[in-house]
Amino acid sequence: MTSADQSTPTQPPAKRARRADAERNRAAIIEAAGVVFAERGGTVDVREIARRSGVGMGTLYRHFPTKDDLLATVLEREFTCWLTTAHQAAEATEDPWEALTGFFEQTLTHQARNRAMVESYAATGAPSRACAQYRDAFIDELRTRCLNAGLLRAGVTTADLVLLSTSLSQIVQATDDSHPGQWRRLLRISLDGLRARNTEPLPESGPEPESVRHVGASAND
Amino acid sequence: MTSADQSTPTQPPAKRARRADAERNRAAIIEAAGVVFAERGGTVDVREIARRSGVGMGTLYRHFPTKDDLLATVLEREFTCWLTTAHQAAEATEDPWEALTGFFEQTLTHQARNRAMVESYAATGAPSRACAQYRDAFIDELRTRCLNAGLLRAGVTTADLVLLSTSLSQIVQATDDSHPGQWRRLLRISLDGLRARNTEPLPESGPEPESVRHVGASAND
Amino acid sequence: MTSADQSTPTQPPAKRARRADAERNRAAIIEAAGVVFAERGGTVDVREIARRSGVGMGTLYRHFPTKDDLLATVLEREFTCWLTTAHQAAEATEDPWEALTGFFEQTLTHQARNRAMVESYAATGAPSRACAQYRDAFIDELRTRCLNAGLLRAGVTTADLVLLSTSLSQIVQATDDSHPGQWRRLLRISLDGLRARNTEPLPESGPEPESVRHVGASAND
Amino acid sequence: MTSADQSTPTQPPAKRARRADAERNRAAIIEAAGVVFAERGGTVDVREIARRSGVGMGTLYRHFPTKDDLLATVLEREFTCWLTTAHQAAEATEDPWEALTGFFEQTLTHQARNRAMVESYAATGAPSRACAQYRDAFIDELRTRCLNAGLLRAGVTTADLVLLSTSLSQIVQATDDSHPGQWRRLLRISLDGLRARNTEPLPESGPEPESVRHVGASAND
DNA sequence: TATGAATGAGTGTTCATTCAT
DNA sequence: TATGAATGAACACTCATTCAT
Repeated sequence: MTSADQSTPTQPPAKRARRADAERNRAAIIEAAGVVFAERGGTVDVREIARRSGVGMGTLYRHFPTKDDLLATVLEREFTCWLTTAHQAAEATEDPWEALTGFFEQTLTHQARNRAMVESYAATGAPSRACAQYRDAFIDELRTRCLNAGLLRAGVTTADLVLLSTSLSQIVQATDDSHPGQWRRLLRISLDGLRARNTEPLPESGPEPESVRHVGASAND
Repeated sequence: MTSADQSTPTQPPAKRARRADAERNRAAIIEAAGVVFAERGGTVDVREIARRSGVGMGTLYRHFPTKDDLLATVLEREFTCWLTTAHQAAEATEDPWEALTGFFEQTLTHQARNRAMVESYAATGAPSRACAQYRDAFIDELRTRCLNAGLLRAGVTTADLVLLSTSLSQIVQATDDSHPGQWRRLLRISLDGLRARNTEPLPESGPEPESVRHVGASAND
Repeated sequence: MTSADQSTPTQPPAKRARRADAERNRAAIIEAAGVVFAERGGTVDVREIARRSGVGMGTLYRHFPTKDDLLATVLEREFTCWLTTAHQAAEATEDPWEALTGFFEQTLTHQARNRAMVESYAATGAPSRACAQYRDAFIDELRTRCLNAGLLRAGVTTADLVLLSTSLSQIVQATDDSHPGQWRRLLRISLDGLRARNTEPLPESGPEPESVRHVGASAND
Repeated sequence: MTSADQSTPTQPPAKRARRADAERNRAAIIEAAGVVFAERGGTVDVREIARRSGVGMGTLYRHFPTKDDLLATVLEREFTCWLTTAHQAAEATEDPWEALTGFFEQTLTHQARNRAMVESYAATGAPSRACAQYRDAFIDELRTRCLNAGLLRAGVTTADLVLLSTSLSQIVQATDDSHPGQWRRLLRISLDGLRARNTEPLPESGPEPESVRHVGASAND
């Protein structure tokens, strides 16, 4: 039941055409789904996606055996794309603290409008375990840079920063229509709480239980 | 199938007969709905609630003309009950800052497991406008106390604090199963950012647009 | 299952009071049901009737084991009452033709506003077999008077007149709101078709089938 | 459970595949709905129609977004089909009066068994405004022909004739099972009342009120 | 006996997924 | 392979009737 790849090596010319077509379809679906999921969240009717993709239901389900598979694929893509951009931006920034705050700014400005994405933060922390790892690694970089520069509060973990970003994303999602820009105040407050001048130790988080969902960084420091 | 009688079997066989039984049913429904909504969110099948209440569909709909009415009732109740407790706790606390942090602690410890409640935070900020006002008033009290005591950062609004509490609730909801207690670190960070020692001015939030949902306190310097 | 009459001869004073109360209730129910059925037809919620009667569902169902029983009772009453009035009016009228037309006028003016009544015409021709017989007898009287006076078309049966009255009732029901008074034109047309000057014989109606509902006069003359 | 294939198995395996099958399903639904609505009226369970069509609920709702849409479609179809036939029959008839009576005959013979159709007469006069207009135009033709030939009573309006036909339909519906053919007598009586030899003027109908439902022709002397 | 709360099968409708073409 | 029609288990809600009090 996974994306059918049993390679029947007949009709090589048609084959290639098919492939290209299929690829184009796949792209169209992902594109449309991205828009629709972002606008209306993960509960939209699959038909809406099929319609906007210009493909039939069968084609959609050929590429993605399940609505959830499609959603996951779309989110992973967008997540990755966004992270890559963020990564580049961070590397181009001299000042570690500026890199950190820039990351938050960019995240909240661009990602937080995506309803499905924010839903996935609330549900599992990230679209997938791989996404979570990629993000955690990146955020850990930012964290380390700040820490080494003596700018970041002692004891702040990657998990803390991840959580902060998802939390602020949800705020943006909930308030940006009615109170645009208000989230910037909370971002500022949180970042100020992260500054090295805060010397009180942070509380230990409890031990991690058995069954863990891919919620991201567990504990590093 | 009759109304779960595992409670106080001490009361006399009732003088105002039906009223008592009906009230018991109503209570059973609210109780069951509370549990079910908390566990599975606002989208659960009404039948599930009926089943868990030990009543038929008709009874449920006699007491609550709509699923949404039931949900609203349940949430308002829980919200109010929680706020009352929080209010009392705050009044019993000398130190203003401790009162503020205590409020956050209690909120996140007790409310945040409730899926439907957190959904309502994400959707409209509170179960109802009345709830929002009650909460805003209370939080404003906490804020003023801290401000007067010179403990709270200048420029922090009630809306900021409301937003912080709802957003941290969502975080608790999302992470407390897998990383119990981790939210306490985020709370600490945010609270430290709220301390008076942070003297940088907070950014102005943009102008409020036309149609505002009842998302809570708007702005009160 | 019929209106409980098993005479337990205990407590004679209370008994009488009960009786009176019960009778009052029964009357209230019939009264309210009459109004409600007339206004909204036979499909109204029984609760509406109970509410307007000021009695509980149990009481209602004690007096009338079924919604249909209540409907039948109400309709029979109204039907009988109406027929009695019509009877008296007819007896007070010298001219046979005037008596006949007066009957139609009165019927259409007063009965045809009753939704449930007209529904019952459409369904079974009359609220009950007894009603049908009463009406048929009365109409037959009118018919005979006209016939004897040489005013009525030869061959017109009681059944014809009955059918005409139910048909015109339905017209009133359907049009009196939007085109008040239009039914009078059709009444006039039909009555003119009933005049003795129409000498063409009427078609024979086919043989009556096995299972006959109480639709009224079968064939006379 | 697949679409009842007891019909023409002669057509080639279809070139425009799905369309044909879907059309067959649509037809099956309309067919089944026609039967069921005619037998049991507009209140039948949609599931019954689905069952009798041999399709699932989803298919039914794919073709008709609402039960009412289905009902409307079915009734409009039957109404139109009947009117077309009636139209042709009328055009093929020399004698204007015969055309008029033939129309009534045909109407009452074919349409009046249809419970849903007659319900729609009682409710709004016709399945739709368009249907009503078509019918009114046609009846007006018949009326004019008769009038010009000096056969129709002066002052008879199209609305009068429309009303007569719908009301007689209801009569047929109510009595044809128990007293088949009796309606023909009533029809004859009414038609005789419509003859030109009736010279008494018809009563004016009152002024038309504000909100009129599509009950058919309004007034055309 | 009167009350009105409780019952639960039934209603119109939706939507993720399958499958014939 | 692409299509979109078909599926049917859910869903929220109603209402004639019963039954505990």
